[in-house]
Amino acid sequence: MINVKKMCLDKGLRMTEQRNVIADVITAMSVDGHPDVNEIFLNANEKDKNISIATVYRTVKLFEEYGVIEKHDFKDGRSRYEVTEEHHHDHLIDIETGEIHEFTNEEIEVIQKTVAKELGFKLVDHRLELYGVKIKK
Amino acid sequence: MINVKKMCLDKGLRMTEQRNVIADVITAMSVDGHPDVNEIFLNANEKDKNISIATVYRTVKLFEEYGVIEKHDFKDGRSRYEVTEEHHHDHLIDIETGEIHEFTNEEIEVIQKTVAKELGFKLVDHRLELYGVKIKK
DNA sequence: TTACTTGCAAATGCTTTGCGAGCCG
DNA sequence: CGGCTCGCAAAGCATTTGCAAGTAA
Repeated sequence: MINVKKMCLDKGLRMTEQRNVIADVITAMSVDGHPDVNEIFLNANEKDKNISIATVYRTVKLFEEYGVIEKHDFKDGRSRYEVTEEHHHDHLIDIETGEIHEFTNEEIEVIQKTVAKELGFKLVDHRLELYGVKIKK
Repeated sequence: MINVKKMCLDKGLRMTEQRNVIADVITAMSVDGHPDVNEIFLNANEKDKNISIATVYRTVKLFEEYGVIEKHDFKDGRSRYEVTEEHHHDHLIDIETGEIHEFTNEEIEVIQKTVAKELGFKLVDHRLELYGVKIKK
């Protein structure tokens, strides 16, 4: 099971009280979501009034640099985070509710590499987001 | 040939002196690039000292709403624009130079629709960006 | 004429940072 | 102890907006 605190320790990160709280909050919120900084701050600050939003910003940046979490900039203007998983996946965003669904498609991954190569590039990163509306029936 | 000013007239947009200048600047810059607001402003202001950056912001937003240009938020933090073309395409960004290349891949388009459908969604928009480094040989 | 536009400067919203105080190892 | 962290408030950046004056149709 995913545990941000444990991942941080494994990476040798110095864990302060604030970082522990923030790690736990991200772990909990990631079960079913892609929280933004403010959402993380609200939850963390509730557990520990001593946590400022500046620290949340500094901490998610740190966690990201250490590969513990990943940052996504969807079209809603703020950055959202999720715990790094073993397997890569992309996202489909419900434009009416903001709900984020994950999916993987090996076929697309392969084509992307091919496309890049044909243009004379080595693929180092990519961004694939689908935006849709729920089909009612 | 692409001409933003003409596209605006076709859409029935009221064309002021500023909008004409900005339209021309975008037309010229789009030949080989994806300019951001500041770049557009610099060029427009050179032609007409009376153009403020606020007007450029308001104008690109207007042009975008009318479907004349398209906005892209690549990973460099500011919005970039390009003239709307008949056929959709995606982008590959050289992470070392910032150069932007365009490509189309019908196969990926089809798979995206399929993926969305499988998740119970109708695809209304998508974002596909490849980030790579030039292959040296 | 008259609603739409503009320049300017102030205001946003998200994110970063300088600084002195505090904490982890 | 000594460097890494923190909270706070101020600063940054790209972008938006209120307002009074100007302009296209």
